[in-house]
Amino acid sequence: MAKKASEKAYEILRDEILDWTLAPGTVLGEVEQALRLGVSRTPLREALGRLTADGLLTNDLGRGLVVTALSTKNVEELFELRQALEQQAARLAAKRRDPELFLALRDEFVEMASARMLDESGRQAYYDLVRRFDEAVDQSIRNQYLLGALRNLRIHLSRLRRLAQDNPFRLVESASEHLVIVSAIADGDAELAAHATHIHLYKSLRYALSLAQGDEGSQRDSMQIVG
Amino acid sequence: MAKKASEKAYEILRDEILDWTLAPGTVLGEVEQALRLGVSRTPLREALGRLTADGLLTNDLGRGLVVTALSTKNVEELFELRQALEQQAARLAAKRRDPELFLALRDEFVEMASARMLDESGRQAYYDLVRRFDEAVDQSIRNQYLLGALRNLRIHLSRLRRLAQDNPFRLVESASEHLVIVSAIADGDAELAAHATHIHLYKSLRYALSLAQGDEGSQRDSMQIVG
DNA sequence: TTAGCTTTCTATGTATACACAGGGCTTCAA
DNA sequence: TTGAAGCCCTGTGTATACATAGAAAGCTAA
Repeated sequence: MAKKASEKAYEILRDEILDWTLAPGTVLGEVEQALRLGVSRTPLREALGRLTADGLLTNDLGRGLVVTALSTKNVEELFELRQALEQQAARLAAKRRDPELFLALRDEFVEMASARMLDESGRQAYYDLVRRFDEAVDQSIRNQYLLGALRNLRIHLSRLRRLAQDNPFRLVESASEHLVIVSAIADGDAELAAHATHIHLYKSLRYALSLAQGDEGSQRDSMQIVG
Repeated sequence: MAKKASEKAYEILRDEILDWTLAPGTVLGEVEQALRLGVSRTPLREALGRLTADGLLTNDLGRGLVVTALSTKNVEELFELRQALEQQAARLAAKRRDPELFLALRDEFVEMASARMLDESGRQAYYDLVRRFDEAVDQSIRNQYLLGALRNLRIHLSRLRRLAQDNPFRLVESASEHLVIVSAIADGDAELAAHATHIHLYKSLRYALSLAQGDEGSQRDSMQIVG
């Protein structure tokens, strides 16, 4: 048995919001969703409460709980927070890292920086590597508050995946940017790690916004690509 | 009418945790607290859920919901996050501020930097000024995500007030540090504002830790001063 | 006396019933 | 036909009853 109905409801709703099954602006009624997910209102309310705390729902007084939008402006704001958090994370990771761990990751990024991302399996390998790099940073910073802020940030960032489109050129570029970061952390160079992170995020944002720009014609009131 | 019982329960419990009425390590049972606060378990559970999301409670599996500790290590971690968030906030505020607003605040900090903090009313006036300065920054950054992270951070910081002890010398010093920050924001100098914030937080942390140090004898398992 | 099993108790998790408020729709009258 | 008033309906907020799991204590047997 999946222990808790509230947990199940939370995960389903969160995933549906993150993959745009529940589009921004969708109103979530309690009875309606409780019925749909097969749980009673009590655990569902807990799930809705957590999603609201996460910032995925907002309490538009009068309309009920609404899935939050992700406009271009939201993305820019998100990256302003991301710059602050990830630069600090890079600094702390550089100070407190296990050198072996990051040297191993560096070697993997060296491999990746070649043109291996032209096929699906290469891209999957890259995404997996980035995920393991993020986990290594998370472990290294040894700061529960920063870690919590990063986790919450990533919830919102994962809504952007819809936009990513797996452009191989961008991924190769991204790999070489990561290589600078991971090397700096391995070397214990906190300021280099922070600045390399700055660059990487700057370029990521430029890329994301260029996609959103090209997609303006098919927008409704958000960056959603299709509909 | 105080509309919602859950809101009332949340505010009472939050305030009790922040002013150390509920000490770190205290276990909060649902029935027990529902009885004490005169609400039923349903709204109380919502309050406990929010407090857990805030990081004021933790789910120590097996013991139930426990008020989180605030050790010296926690304070250092908190300030590492604070550095990241407030430096970014200072940068953005400098870019987007209403100059008039911050010039007016600067004049008030000039007044304060003299030795007016020797009596209680002077200190209250200073705390009020800092609060208005924080609000001005919050308004100026125009970033909901950063603002949310700052608000959550401040919940934890306010637990440190217990330590503050209103040292007039530190307050005068703090006022002159704020003066640099507010001037930089008024001038639109983002990097100066960030660096001045860095200095201010560095000194604040040093001061807080020196107090905690001096208090080590009366510690239990946290920085609580009395008991 | 001690170890292991069973029982019970207390806690959380869940379901559901009731309360109440706000909005929309219908109806009646001018 | 239109405006206003009242009623109903839908949704959230709250209370409470029931289910269940984990821990602690007691009982029995060796």
